[in-house]
Amino acid sequence: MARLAKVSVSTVSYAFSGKRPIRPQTYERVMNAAKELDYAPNAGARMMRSEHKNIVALSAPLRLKQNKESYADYFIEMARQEHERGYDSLLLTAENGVEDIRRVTRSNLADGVILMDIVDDDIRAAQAATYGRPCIAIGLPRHHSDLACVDLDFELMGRMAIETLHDKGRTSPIFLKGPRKEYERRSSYRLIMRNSMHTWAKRYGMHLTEAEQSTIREDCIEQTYESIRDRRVDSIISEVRPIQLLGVVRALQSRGIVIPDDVSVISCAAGTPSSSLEHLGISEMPLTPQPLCAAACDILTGAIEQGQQIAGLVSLRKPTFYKRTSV
Amino acid sequence: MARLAKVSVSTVSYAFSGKRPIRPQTYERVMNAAKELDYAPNAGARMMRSEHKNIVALSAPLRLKQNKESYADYFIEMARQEHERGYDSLLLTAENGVEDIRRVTRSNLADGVILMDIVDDDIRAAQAATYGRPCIAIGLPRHHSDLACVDLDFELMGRMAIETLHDKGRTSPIFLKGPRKEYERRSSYRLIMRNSMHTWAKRYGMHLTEAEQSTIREDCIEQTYESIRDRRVDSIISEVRPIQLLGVVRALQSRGIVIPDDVSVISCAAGTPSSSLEHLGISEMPLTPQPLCAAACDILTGAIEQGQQIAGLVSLRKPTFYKRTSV
DNA sequence: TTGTAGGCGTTATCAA
DNA sequence: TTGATAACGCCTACAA
Repeated sequence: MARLAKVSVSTVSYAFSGKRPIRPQTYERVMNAAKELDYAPNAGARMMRSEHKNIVALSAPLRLKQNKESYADYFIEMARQEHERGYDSLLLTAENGVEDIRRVTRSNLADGVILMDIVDDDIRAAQAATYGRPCIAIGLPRHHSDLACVDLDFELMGRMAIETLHDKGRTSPIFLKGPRKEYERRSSYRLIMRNSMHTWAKRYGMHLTEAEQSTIREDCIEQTYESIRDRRVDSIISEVRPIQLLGVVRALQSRGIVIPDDVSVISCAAGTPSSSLEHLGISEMPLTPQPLCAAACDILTGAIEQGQQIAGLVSLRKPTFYKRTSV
Repeated sequence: MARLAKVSVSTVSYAFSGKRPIRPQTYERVMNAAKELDYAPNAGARMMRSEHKNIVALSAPLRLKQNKESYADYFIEMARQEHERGYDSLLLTAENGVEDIRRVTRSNLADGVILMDIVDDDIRAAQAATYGRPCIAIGLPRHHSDLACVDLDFELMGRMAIETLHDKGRTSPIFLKGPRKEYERRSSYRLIMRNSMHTWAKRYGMHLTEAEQSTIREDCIEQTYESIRDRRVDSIISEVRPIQLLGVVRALQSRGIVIPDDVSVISCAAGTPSSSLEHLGISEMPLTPQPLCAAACDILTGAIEQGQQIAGLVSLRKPTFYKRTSV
């Protein structure tokens, strides 16, 4: 390579890194030779020399098959964002995330770590201090003193949902819960939001009931209908997928229930704002990956590139409330 | 490190790589010292020396937001399989996949390339010869002379669906098409299966019609019902998501349509065999990631580790047909 | 503006 | 069974 361009190796190096001025014609010669030989600097050698590997580890353990769809959005978005900032993403899907993360950080393969699909007692978060690299979680695990956390403020989301209904004079909301398995594995954000709703409902003297996801199926939808008809329920807060909520709403409407006269509806579900929900005028606080991932990337790259200390940092973002006719 | 264990650097190296026999007590000393210093071999230096990086590039360009869920399954499964074989996966999501792939292969970061979400005229496949590394696609693009391809045999799947209906004396199937956008971007496998169905329907003298996905919505489901009632349609081949197909089936049943007496139903959709479909007795040929990904990994690791030539190889797998009461 | 040389951590070769 | 040493390709301080 250096021979072909008739320059020294250092000239080649500087031509690529731009860390010292090069005469235009020399630069030209180098780049032509590079093109000719299909040359690219060797990643391994480069990594050995420089502190920056431009690789981050994306830890998304496969806890639960059913959950894949929702957090796939997150790590695709995460990879996109990291790429924009010049980083490649190493996908770690092992069940036991900790060992894998240690392997890639301690061997100096990855500059930083991103944890996704956080559970309440997340072991990957608890072990963050042992990675020797900055670490950030999308979510808020119980132990978070050794890493940064970015998440929607689900505490606030629960409160906003309850307060909005309270302001409209509603007293008896029902909470359409997401998959039971999500609660069994103690999905962090779901627990936080559910607790918050109960706390605030109590404070406002409201009667909050819950419906398991299975009861949303057609055969059981009757019960929900009757609760509303008999005025035992006057509002719905849903965390099931929009398409399922749509099924419920349509079923209720076909039985003569009117929104928001008979029942208010608020959706708090994964995914970008749903056009179907908007079409029906259903209010929603969507869980959109984009702003969260962008914030997480910014924080992590700051830690990697400027050496900022981020352990213990918690950044909770205010949910966006699309208020529509359903409340 | 070598000092602490009182051995030479080469002994440390061999202790970790296992490439030459080490006396147990020496090995012990090395590992204790490693634990003490929290030492792990430097990945960069390792990559520089050895031909194997144990990293593969996973190219999944974000062509279409709506499509994310279905192929997220694939690259999660892919990462899992590669991990089992000792490889990490580098997630490449850039819109223009080619440049990214070249970057990681030419810089000796990745040992091989896996292409996902293949379209008919896939440019990443067409450029595979320029990567300088073995490359494999999950799917069958038009140009595939420079890479290996693994896929379900969608040609055969279309044929099997048609022939099964023909064997049962059906003459007028309707094809419930997936998202229109998937066809607009020329998703490879959808085109193949659709063509195949038309070819074989023609051969058997059957009358195959098509329904756009939008017509599955409730407001248009009436038309489908009427077609069946009037005997203009006697069978359904669906490639929409199981949950949507369920909606259709229920709507038809509530209008008095009986399966399979009035209409046969076959589902050919992404995801593992659906328990809801099984429950209703609906036959299906599911598009499951696991066997495809395993086959692809085997071929790719064979190419990487044994230097097998895989360019031009095409491996089509026979679809699994779960025949139930719906046909 | 460009070249020379030393060192990064690992592995392969050769010697003990 | 283990040790010493020379590469690998890159970066950079220093020399020209």
